[in-house]
Amino acid sequence: MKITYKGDYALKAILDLALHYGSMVTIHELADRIDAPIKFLEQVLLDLNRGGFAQSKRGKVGGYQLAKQPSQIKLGEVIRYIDGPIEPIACTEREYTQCRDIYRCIFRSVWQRVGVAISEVVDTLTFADLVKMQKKPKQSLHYEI
Amino acid sequence: MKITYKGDYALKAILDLALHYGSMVTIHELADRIDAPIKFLEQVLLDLNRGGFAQSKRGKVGGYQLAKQPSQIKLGEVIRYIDGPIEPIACTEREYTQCRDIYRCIFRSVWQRVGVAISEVVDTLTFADLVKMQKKPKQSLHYEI
DNA sequence: TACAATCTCTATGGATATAGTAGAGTATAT
DNA sequence: ATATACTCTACTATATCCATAGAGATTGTA
Repeated sequence: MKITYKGDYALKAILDLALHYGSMVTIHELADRIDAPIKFLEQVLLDLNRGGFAQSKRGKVGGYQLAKQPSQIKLGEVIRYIDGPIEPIACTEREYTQCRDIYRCIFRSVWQRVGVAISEVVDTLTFADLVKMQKKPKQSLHYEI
Repeated sequence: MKITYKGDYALKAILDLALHYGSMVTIHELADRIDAPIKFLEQVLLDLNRGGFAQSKRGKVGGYQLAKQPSQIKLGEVIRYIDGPIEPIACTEREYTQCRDIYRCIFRSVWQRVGVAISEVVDTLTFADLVKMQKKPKQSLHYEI
């Protein structure tokens, strides 16, 4: 998994739309709040429309809004849609099942475990959770190893 | 995190050296068993030397061997050394702490959670574990979601 | 000593992805 | 009408990845 800037902007855009759920947000406001180049952000939003995450309206009072409730959008969905599979690939590319080398199965099981571990984070968090976290910063995600 | 081919080859090379712990392995044998271009693999092995994972010997009976015991090498160490940080970066690059946008803290905590989740897989597995798995394929990593 | 096998090191190149820019077009409220 | 907003396609610069090439250094052995 690698989160590109495109993915990063996409996630922040959706969080912003979630925080303003119910009203229209223009791309100017969005670009300003998430600090993204506006022309690049246009493409991201276009993708989010096509992915069924956002809805747009043109014209004078146009803008973007979420196409679903924040609680219905998982982080993982957006990440996968924008930046591709969550697993640390490199091997699936070459049709891993056809690999000549003899250690393929071992590492496949490792990457699968990693994939599950990542999924347990990004597929259990919705944007409704992030909204809560944003509003109550004390309830942020804490961790002790 | 993204595992490149370089990282993939590195991991498989070390596993091979672990399976042949105690004897020298030439780069030809290695390239053959892990199905990697030999000249590319040379660079990888060079890096593994510099990283303290492998030791080389030149000349007629030369080759490579592990610089530590298989149980002393975690997957995570190798991954980080070859392919960089485990977290799904994209944000650390721009000095995330200095980010202008207002959602930085939220996503930072998410990426940290992801990093911890990945770490719990790759930093608890050593190459001794992989050797065991290779020899007893039934004890492979199983998972039900 | 000569030489063959091995690792070492630096440079270079092609392909692809990433991040961003540009500009013309379409829809809509006033 | 027109200003404002979204839509769509094309383009470019840069970096990274995945090698490939070739000359050099070390070591065992005939």
